[in-house]
Amino acid sequence: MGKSVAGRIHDAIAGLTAAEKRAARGLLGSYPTLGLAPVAEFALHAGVSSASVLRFVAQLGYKSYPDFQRALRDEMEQRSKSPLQRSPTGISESPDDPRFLDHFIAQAVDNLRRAAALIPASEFEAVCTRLAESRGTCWLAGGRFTDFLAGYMEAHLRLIRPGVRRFDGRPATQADQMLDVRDGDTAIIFDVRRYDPALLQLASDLAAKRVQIVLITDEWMSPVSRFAKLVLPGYTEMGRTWDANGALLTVVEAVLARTTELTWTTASKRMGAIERP
Amino acid sequence: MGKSVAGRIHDAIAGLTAAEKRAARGLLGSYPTLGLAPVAEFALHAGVSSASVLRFVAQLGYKSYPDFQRALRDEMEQRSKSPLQRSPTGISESPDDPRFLDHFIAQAVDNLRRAAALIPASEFEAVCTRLAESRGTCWLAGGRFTDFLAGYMEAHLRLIRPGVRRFDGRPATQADQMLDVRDGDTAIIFDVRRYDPALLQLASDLAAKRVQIVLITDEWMSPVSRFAKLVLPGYTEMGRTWDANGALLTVVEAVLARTTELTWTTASKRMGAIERP
DNA sequence: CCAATTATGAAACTACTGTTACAGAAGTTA
DNA sequence: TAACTTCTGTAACAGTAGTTTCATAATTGG
Repeated sequence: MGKSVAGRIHDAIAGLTAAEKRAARGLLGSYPTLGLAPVAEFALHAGVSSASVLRFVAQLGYKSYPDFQRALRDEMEQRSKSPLQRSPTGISESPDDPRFLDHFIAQAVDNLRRAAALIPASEFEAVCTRLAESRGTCWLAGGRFTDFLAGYMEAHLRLIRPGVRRFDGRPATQADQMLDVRDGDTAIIFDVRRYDPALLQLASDLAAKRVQIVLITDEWMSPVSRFAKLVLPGYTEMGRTWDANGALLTVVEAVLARTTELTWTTASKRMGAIERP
Repeated sequence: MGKSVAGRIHDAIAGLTAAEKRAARGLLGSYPTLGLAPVAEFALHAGVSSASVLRFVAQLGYKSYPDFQRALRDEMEQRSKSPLQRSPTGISESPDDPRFLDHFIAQAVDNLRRAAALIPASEFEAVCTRLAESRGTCWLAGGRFTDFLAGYMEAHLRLIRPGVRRFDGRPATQADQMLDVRDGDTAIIFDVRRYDPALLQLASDLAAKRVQIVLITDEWMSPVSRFAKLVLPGYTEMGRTWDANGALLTVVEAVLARTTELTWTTASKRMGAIERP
């Protein structure tokens, strides 16, 4: 069904007229940007009239120019998001690379750096302040592969502030838990790609109850961000079969460290009480 | 004058209203494609109204939406034209800004590098090969703050090989589980500072049953290393109140990635079977 | 808790873009 | 060269997208 735009051009180019070919050439020359411009600009750059561009697009089999542009955008989107169907076939580098670990860690370092760049200081600070204030209850929830992050954060948050609870995974018990949710509470939701619809629903319900939602997600932004007041994105892309949550954990740990700093006097007491026995 | 769009967002994000921030996050989430879509689509994806998207764009300093789109296209064009100008995402931040997060992440990066240096490639490779061979059962166990790592690894290992089990924390049930342990099995034990005596005991028992033990620990080396055949150390020192396990998680993820590569044909089948339903 | 202020989305508006019809140019064939 | 066919751009048209306004909702400050 959905052939790539560039593919269609190559299939169709033989049967195109002179002006249409120039349009094709122009598009291939600066692909795909030119196709995302208005028709007039496309035409100008390719040295043909708008009408010819339109005919060219029609030849490719698109119903309309906007239709064609949508195809281009979808293609771009898929390129950058491409779930896990990027098989290790692309790993043609020396198969027994003794530096696999080095390579992997270099990428992890990259992800950390990008996460640092992606997170505005104000946002980070706001999250930590919020947690340090210890207002209301702090709820946590995670998805299939991020639940461990929620658990980790829960265990540590317990040491620095009271009123920390985690949402049980089972929907049945969630309803009960929801009864304890109060206006002004805080919720920390973890959601990364293959975003969990259940979490979206949870976020929606929490938002309805006026809970302030903190979202910790990946670079592609969970849809939960719609309901989130604060968002901390990390980078998980590893260019291989699986994404990596190392950067997310580091972000979590940074939040914990900073929050501890902010509430030091309170937290040290709690830690003393919990650690000793 | 000609600042990058992403750069402008970071500059402006602090002063944006809630809806405008959602628009910003949406765009960052699927950058730059969403910005190339019509306003209505942008708005829908970001969960705000068209008007808010327009206001957001105006906040960034663009005269109109088409103007903003042109900037995005120009940016893309320039990126693809200059092949070497890849990495800088316009991040050249102010150097005098002593952000807590930056500092923290710099240290995390340091830890990763040290871990990479500390782990011999042969050791790493041996662990992955061992796991990929799928001989016997693979057991996992962790301590108080590393149990989540064991859980994370368990969840992912399940996708690539059969026979993965985790030791329940309670000593009572551990005795039962020990009955299932066989000669030639593999055990992965996580143990970091404030080393858990229970884990040491467990390791001793497992060693007596001729289980091959893989230890994942910190730079100070858990005493479990006495019984371990293979050891993967990470760095956890953060110079503050708490240690950070980010480097350990990354090591775990590296192991998972490499093991997946080694068993790709088998693993892909398993993943397909598990993911679908 | 109420008033003032600000933010937000629905809907009306307008401007521009994509579309189409048509006339003339270019190329083909007799 | 003349008649015919095919291609191409201009210009008018139609429709959709961007913009603006305004009433209402949400915050903020008193």
